[in-house]
Amino acid sequence: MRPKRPEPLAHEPRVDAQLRAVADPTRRAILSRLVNTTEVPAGDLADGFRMTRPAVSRHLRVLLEADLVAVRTVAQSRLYSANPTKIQELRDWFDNYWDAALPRLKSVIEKTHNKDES
Amino acid sequence: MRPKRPEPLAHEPRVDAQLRAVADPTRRAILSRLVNTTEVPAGDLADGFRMTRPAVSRHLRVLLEADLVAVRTVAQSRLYSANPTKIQELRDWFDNYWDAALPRLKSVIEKTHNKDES
DNA sequence: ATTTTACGTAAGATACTAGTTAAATAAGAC
DNA sequence: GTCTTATTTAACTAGTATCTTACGTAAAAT
Repeated sequence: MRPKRPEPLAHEPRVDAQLRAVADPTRRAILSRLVNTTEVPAGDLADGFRMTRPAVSRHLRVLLEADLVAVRTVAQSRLYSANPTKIQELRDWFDNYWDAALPRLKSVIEKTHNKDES
Repeated sequence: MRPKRPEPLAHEPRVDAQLRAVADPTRRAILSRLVNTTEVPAGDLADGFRMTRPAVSRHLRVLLEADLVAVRTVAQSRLYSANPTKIQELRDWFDNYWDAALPRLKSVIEKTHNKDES
């Protein structure tokens, strides 16, 4: 039996993009705001940050491409909003991701909690 | 009232690092394996991938710095394992992150589900 | 002592990221 | 039609990420 050649990685580009998007503090701030309000024009969002509009615009594009937000054009304005369905999908994915390990994780956590704190 | 100057971003460098770590498919594969087994030597992990050992070693360092895994040196071997406590913390963070918005998200999701699919 | 085994670190190529300023687009207001 | 407003795209720079190959280190085996 030859040394088994590794299989290619299971790739989940959507999840990659979403997690990368959420890993950035600026984008998390944008998301937080969108998720707590309704539609917000790009300019209003940009005013909330210490960077130029084009920079914020790029972050918005990343969020869009990750499908975490949506846009709607009204006159000259671009109104951004959270994409609840996809956000929920991501939450579910994230939760499920670790589930295979949950029993083990849990037992180890209980053990450490009974002793002291990590 | 002057145009309110934006506040600096609330930064959570730990979470940033952890999410960035998990955003990479190679690192997710490593994590999956660690979380499902117990300790695994670096070499065994590397054999599972189509990249060189140093490359895997770097991924392991990223996971280490994110505190998602731990190492233990035994003879020449470096035995990696998942860090259940920190993983659980991340899960909790991720779940909480969206919670402020949950009611809104939920209602919108229900609405869209009653109609059709996104 | 030398060699082998199991790793990591260093150096370097290349590609992506995140920001900037300046130019382009596109709709409303005059 | 020209000007203004709202925003993205383009071109560029600086920094970071992810690979590779080559070298270094440290313990075990001989």
